[in-house]
Amino acid sequence: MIYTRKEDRIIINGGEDFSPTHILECGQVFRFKRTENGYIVYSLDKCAEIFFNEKAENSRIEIVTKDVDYFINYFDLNRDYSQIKSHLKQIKFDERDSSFLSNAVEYGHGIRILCQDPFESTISFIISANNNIKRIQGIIERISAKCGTNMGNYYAFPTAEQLSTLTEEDFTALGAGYRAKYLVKAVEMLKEFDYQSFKTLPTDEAVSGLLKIMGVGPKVADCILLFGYNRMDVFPVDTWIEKVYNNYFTATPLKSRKEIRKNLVEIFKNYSGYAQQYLFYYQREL
DNA sequence: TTCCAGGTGCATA
DNA sequence: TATGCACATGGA
Repeated sequence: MIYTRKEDRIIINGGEDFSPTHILECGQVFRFKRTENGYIVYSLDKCAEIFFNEKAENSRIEIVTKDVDYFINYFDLNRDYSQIKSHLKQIKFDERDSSFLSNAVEYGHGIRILCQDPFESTISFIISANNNIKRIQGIIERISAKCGTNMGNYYAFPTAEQLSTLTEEDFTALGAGYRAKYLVKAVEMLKEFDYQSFKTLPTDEAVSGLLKIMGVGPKVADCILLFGYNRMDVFPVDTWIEKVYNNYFTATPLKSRKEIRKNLVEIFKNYSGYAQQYLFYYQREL
């Protein structure tokens, strides 16, 4: 990725490996909004405004922010996504539709996996369970406005301390549905959580550690590791990936999500997280 | 009205 | 360990 670092902005030349639309609309992140000239994206208490011309492919993209270094890491700008994409296209994935994977990579060519905050990811993906993206965004927005720090033009994502002031009834009133009680218990546990230790833990140990959190099952644990810890050897299997697997990959569908995950990780190995996101985005847009 | 959405907790065998 | 069911909510 060719980018230029300025004091208050990051300038990106060439949009082939960086599409604000692909990155933000592909389902990995919930706190962003469209503006007249692009997007604003929020992470913890920080924000960045992205200016670009959607109609002009490969046009100049500017990311304006007070936290330049944070967002260089957030957007994973030092990684070579061209290499990732060409590697993925060589993998034999699909028994039934041999071009599905390469089509998915072509379609979502500007996706990058964001390096999000583990705590924000955990809370967000607990809310995501059996829910749709539009609603998830609304719930997170209302929770932030309810108890997150007022930053002027927006609210920061609440800290565990701030979230612990909310009751189950509060979460219900904000639209969390039956996940309200999970959130209360999860927040209580996360106040004492050692996030650092998860960075170095082997993946299976990290998964079983995360599964102890109320509201976190196998799929949400994978999402936390993928989006919150930037681990690529996990493959979150949700309803969309299940469709991909059964419709395009195998002639013998209806395997359990656990089996599907195992098969996919064996195929994609350390590229599982990337593959998952291209496939998820493509299937959803079909 | 029914189905579905980035599934999980819990009871049961 | 594996399976089946209940679970809030709102849009299609």
